[in-house]
Amino acid sequence: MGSKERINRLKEQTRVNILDAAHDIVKDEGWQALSMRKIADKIEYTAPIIYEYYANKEAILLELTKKGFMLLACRMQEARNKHTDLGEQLEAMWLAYWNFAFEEKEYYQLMFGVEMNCCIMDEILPPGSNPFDIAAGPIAQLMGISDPDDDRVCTKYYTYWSIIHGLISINIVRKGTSDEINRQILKDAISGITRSLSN
Amino acid sequence: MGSKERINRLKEQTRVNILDAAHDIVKDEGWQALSMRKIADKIEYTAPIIYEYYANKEAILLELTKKGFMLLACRMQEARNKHTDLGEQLEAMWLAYWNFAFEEKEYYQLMFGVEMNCCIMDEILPPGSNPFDIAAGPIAQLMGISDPDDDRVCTKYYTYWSIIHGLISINIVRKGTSDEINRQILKDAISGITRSLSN
DNA sequence: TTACTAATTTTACAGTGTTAAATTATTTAC
DNA sequence: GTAAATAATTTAACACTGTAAAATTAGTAA
Repeated sequence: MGSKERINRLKEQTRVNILDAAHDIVKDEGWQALSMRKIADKIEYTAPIIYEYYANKEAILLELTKKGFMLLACRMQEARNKHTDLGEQLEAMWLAYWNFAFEEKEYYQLMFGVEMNCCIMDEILPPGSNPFDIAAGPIAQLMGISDPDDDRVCTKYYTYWSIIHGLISINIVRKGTSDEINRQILKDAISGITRSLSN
Repeated sequence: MGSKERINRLKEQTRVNILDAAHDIVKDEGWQALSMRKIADKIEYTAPIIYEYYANKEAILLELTKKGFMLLACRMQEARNKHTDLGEQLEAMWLAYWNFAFEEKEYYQLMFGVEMNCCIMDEILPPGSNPFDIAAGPIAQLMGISDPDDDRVCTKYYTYWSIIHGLISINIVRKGTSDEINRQILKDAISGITRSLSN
């Protein structure tokens, strides 16, 4: 009666095979190309058996999200444990986070939904209509730089943009966080960066 | 022969009607629910005529993205023109950006792809596995606060997270920006926030 | 009224996620 | 070993999706 266990092991195996197949497809063709039938093809079954293992497509995505968060947690803890100084711990952790986002890009996209259609916008939009063109002027002036396309201006612009876009992302998703706190973070961050421009 | 013009005007009208219908559907049911047939229903036509006005669904999305960027540009310029002081200009502009993201949430989601599946994660993930749990400890210690769930710790955590997530988002999308510059921004930002913890 | 052109719809195709029924394979009981 | 019962897997089907070609209707010009 050990066959029962062997079969259970096999079932557990196809459970992870499904996840792996999904991950592979996404790595090759992107999230949009992921379909139940493609997963089935990859694990050499037909589509309906997937529903024996996962309730639906969303459940698969959720499982992958979970896996992604666990992986990220590992990397961050690993990085933290390499240092004793608190400041160094923080820097190492955030660097690990950063690296995870690019090394496991597919996971990060799933976890935080980074797709964006703003890539080609620069060419399509009328000149002066994208946020950069509008903000770069004042930033350059404050820095005492004449050319708004100077790298130092770009850097500062992206610093602004990052924190604001990041905050917005959190807020659109995690509606829990109090609006008052966020406005405070935003104002602090903006004035902080703005102050740093004059140095 | 003025009927030619009237007809052209009508055609132009249904062109915007299509865009408006799409926007309405998204506002009611989200981006995922947007379909050609639903748009057609709303403008009281059948689906194929939409292709007389837009090449495909993506073209509609692109047009809406464009519209979103123009709207954002207006709001930012409006805000800037209300001030003469450069610092105030910047703050007003970014605040306008912030407000746009929430007032025109659908546009912002389309422009910057903020969907995210990390909402429910807190409950599903094993305790201590999400980035907050990992980072909050050192942050609290550095701030001399014993409770990692203290609001002040949260605020600082989100400041970190915002800028890092924002930077990653840009980098995943705009592969143009040099990696060296970004690492510099990241390190600067992290050490800047870290320094501010001790105050 | 007839011929032609433009506008619109019907039909169709290939794809999606998902469910129910039919089929095949495997295990159990005799 | 054969028959019955159960599990594993597939086929068929449904309601969608975006999109293209063909058929139809409406409107204009001769």
